Amino acid sequence: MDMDQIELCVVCGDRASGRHYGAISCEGCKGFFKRSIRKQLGYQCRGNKNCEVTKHHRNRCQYCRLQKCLACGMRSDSVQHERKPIIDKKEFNNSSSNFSPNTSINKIFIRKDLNSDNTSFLQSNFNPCDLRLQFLHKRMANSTNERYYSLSPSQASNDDDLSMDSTNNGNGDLSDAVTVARDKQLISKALDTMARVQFLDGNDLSSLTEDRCFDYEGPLLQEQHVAFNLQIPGPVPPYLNIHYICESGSRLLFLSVHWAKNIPAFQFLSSEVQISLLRNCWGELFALGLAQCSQTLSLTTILSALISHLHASIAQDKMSANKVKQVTDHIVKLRDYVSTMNRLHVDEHEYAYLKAISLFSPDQPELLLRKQIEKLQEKAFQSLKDYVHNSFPDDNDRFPRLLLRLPPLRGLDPSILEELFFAGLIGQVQISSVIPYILRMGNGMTSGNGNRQVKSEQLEEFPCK
Amino acid sequence: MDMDQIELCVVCGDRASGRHYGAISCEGCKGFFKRSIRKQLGYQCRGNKNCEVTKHHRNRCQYCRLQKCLACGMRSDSVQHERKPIIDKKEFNNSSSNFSPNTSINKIFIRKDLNSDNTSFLQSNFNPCDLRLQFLHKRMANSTNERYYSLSPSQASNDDDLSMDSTNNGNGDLSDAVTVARDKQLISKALDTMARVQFLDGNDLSSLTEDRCFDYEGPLLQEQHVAFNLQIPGPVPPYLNIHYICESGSRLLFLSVHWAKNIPAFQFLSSEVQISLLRNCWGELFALGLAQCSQTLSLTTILSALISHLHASIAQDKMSANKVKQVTDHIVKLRDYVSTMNRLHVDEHEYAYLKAISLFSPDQPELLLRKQIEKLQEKAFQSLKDYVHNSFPDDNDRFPRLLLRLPPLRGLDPSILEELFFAGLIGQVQISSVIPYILRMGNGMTSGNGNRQVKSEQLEEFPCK
DNA sequence: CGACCCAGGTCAAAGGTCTA
DNA sequence: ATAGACCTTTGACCTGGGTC
Repeated sequence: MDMDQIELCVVCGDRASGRHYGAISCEGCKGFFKRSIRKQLGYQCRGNKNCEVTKHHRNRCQYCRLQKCLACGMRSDSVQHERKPIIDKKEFNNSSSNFSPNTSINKIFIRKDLNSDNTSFLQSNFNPCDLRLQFLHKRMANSTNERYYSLSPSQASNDDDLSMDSTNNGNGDLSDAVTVARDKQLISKALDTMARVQFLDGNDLSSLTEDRCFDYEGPLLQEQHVAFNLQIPGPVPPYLNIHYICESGSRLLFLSVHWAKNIPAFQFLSSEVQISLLRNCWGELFALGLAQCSQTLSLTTILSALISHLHASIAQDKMSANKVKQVTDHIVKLRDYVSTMNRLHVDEHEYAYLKAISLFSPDQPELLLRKQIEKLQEKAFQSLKDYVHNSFPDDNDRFPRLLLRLPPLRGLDPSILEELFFAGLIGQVQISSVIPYILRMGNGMTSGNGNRQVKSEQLEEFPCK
Repeated sequence: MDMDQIELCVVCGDRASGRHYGAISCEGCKGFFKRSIRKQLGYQCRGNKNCEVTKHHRNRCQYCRLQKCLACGMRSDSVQHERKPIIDKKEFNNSSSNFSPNTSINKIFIRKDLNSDNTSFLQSNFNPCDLRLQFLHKRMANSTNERYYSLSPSQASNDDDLSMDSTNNGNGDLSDAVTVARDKQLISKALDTMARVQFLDGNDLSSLTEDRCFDYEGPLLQEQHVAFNLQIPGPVPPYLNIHYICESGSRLLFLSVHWAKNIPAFQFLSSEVQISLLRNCWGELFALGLAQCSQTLSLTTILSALISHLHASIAQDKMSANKVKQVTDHIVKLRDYVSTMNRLHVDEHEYAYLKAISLFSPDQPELLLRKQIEKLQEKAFQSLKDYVHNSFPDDNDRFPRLLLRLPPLRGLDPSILEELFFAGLIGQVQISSVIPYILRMGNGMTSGNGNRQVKSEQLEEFPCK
């Protein structure tokens, strides 16, 4: 009767004392989890990794207990740093003598990313005149800041993606402490992930979060979600400069994100899910956008310009040979991809559906609402199928041919796209970390997303110096 | 008064170390009580059950000591369970036979699994008993040699793929001169590529090499090309070791390559093209194979084993945080991929066609005969479509659903697959450089590729030491 | 304001190890 | 194998900042 009121620890079934680190749990599991995360070191299971974790047996196997904590939703990044070090002033001053806590990281990052002499082969001295670029610029500074300093739970959802790509290994400037903190966090995230692999069978993927799975009714895309009108920065200059490329790139990125944002089914998703979908697929949307707008953008010219910059970088020995190869390959892949799409004469409806399929991709590790996303993806390919059958009744193979244009998109490395299309003006960017901000922005920032009157408003609102 | 400051054991009068099991007592009585209760066994008094229990005599009679402990207020229910998991005794005895019974299990584990100090987190000291592994091993030595020393143009086509993945930065061993030479070659290849991008419009991709484009007639796959029978190394050991994983991995790899090699349309291609197709897609074939044979392979167990090795590596600080994240993500991706395929109940025909689509992928930069490959890919998806329509006439969405299982395959990084499934036994491998050799080999090396009698022959031919 | 939540912390009393 | 000195881990209970 009223006994049921007492909540039980989801880990071991003992009496819970509240929610700790994200899971209703008892004092024991709370303390155990905290100590485990703090000490960082892994445990070993001497059994089969399926030891029982109950009130009575919970101390038999630390490994399995920790795994279960994680599997039950305890988040290692909710464990804070030890508050112990009541270090005396002398020590403190020694250890951090160079950095005042408020300013240092910012400076380090700016120094590293924005006027570096190594990272980006596209670096130039242009001042971003376009608001979008300024925005990205600022966002980058802030978000890196946040990412490294804030360990508080309120920020946790934004800190999700700490993955530094293997291409930016430039930790050189970071203080050791910051690097170590980041690494610890990366590792503890990985441990979380592993725990889930161990305890949840792949077939139960959905079991955790699928409770509130609702269906979106009605057509996935309506006529107004098909248009994708990219405004280019101006007349194409006869000799392209980097500014033009980055400007176009950022317009395309913003347009793509806002295109997604306008889809009703997308709007139904929580912002957390929206963000993870877009982080996962922005590169694909971007490449599809490049193909779709290759005429408008004069993509051939852009690629040539990128190649001559690459040439220059090689001449100046600014890049490693491996990187040269990577970048070259990507340029070729992009070129080939775009030309294949052009030969297929993919129309804007088809592009829209392809983008939708790519957007609603359930193939990412920690996705919430996976079932729902799967359904949306099915709806997307259904719609594409119907559209193709109606519009090209004679070409039976068009539909599968279009679907087969999706795999090569995954072969494009987002970090190289960043390098090619964004780094030139605003330094090393991690698009995945600006996506939340772009999503939160009004649509005005995007030039012409299909509505007629947007353009003039936007010019008023965001004058370009 | 001040005498009371030192508390005495109420049982024997020795110096107490605190309250234990309900009575102020010394370490000795505490330990004795714990052992007595745990071991359940009764003691016998050889006297009159009134033996003196003092600091000096307490060890004379266990019976009376235990009685006094209880009489003084020690409570047997304060003694907890042993904090060790219950473990299969046979296993336990076997695995720890070399160690004194006191040695902690922890140490055994560390000694056995973790004693490597080099690159791969899976490295072990097993001697590859299987011929395939020895072969790979040797091949690696040779091929790396070749790759770094031969700069002659005649080798260039085989050395196409020099890309060192950003994950294997292990240039440590190379002398500077060799590194420089390799870099120069990489860069000049890249320059060539760029030149082609500049001079050929994407629409003329085919113009260079498509002169002798011939069509392959007849069905792409016949019944005998569908079977894919993986022989596993033996009964799955209850506790997986790295040897088992690598052994299985190499069998799967060989089987996949030979599967491709047996396809008539594939045989029509020049060996150069065969090699580049397989280099491009071996990871996808491998992953599809993992999914297809996940039961036989006990893939879940394999992944768990990989995870615990990863755990161990983390504990020993052997991997960078970024790598930990990469590897973890890959394990999750594999798990998810396989579980999705299982849920779809993909049958062996479908697997065969999916593999064919992946094999005949025209989406790679420097591919010769691209047109021809495109045609073969079309044939493959045609066949899949027909097969699905005939076999699952009610499920209209099965075909597109299957096609959508292809993009996530591209998200798997071959270098991580190498790390996971091959590095453990044979060190850092680049599968792409052994592929030519596997192709050149007879089929005998592959265990059971669909024919009944192969197995015994093979056992004769390649005895396993 | 004050109740509540959930971080952090403490330390008695469990546990375990390992040599004699 | 047992004893017991010595060390680690557990978890009940407490503090404090933040929020409603």
